[in-house]
Amino acid sequence: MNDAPHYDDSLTIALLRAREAVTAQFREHVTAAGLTLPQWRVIRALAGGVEMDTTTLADRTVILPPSLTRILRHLGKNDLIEQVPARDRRQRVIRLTATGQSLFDEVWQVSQTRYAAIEAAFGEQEMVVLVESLNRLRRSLKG
Amino acid sequence: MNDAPHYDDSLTIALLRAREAVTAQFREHVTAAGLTLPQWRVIRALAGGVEMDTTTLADRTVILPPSLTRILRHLGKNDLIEQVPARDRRQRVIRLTATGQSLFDEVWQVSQTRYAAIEAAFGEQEMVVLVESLNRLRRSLKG
DNA sequence: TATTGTTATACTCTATAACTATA
DNA sequence: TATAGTTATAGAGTATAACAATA
Repeated sequence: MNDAPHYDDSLTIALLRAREAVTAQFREHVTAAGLTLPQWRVIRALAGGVEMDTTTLADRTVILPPSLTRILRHLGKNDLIEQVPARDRRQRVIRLTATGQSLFDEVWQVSQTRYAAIEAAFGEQEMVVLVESLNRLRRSLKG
Repeated sequence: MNDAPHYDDSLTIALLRAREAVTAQFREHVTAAGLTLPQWRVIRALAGGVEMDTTTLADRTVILPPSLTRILRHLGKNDLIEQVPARDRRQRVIRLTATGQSLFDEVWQVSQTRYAAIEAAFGEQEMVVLVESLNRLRRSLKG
């Protein structure tokens, strides 16, 4: 035998499985809107008139720069995002188009009901505690 | 404005970021051993003489069957896993070779120090609570 | 007839390195 | 020289369908 913690107790596996279970709640209606989940994260990060450079956007959406480049090309082709002139001409500053904001509003409405269902099943207070714990874990590893 | 929860408070984003931060602790030494993280999950699931069919293995490692087929082909080519004759001849039952177990032992030694470091930074008790909470979340969404 | 697993297909994401353009 | 972003490449994830072999 070895002294590995029982596989189910592994933090990495627990994170993977939890993420799988949670994203499953959103995949269907996001896909139905013609978006992948990473594409949806980008749109969500820009919702409400936010303008953002791609480095910040990559960090906020947890998408690596090469993926983000492709995603932005795709979203731009579908007229969901547009580029804003930036002072620093190395930067690419992005915002939603009116079409993009409309799509956000539509998908977000369904997402809210899904969030509510997760909170109902898991517990509202437990959810707050869990998100805080996850963010604390991340900070303790990065700092 | 919209009534989206603040982006940082989102469960999906918190899960993604936490997973990113945790896997970053393991990626370097697993990669140095010539393995990807999914390949490592497979080897870890089989460590200690475990024999497992691919359906169970796919579930335990959170890898979809088509991906697992590819990964097993790769690991087999590198002589890290081998097939075991099974009663039900539809099943493909897998175990580690001696080479595979050696590689596990080597990588696992480093992984243990990484786990210990995470526990030290985040708190041993908090870690137990977090893993329990993640597993409870998953069960509440699946059941 | 149902189940196990593989193959096929298409597209996307993940990750790293090398590169271009601007500062 | 440093930074922002893109391109290139390989492995892996996502999803569905079709298929062979076995039960």
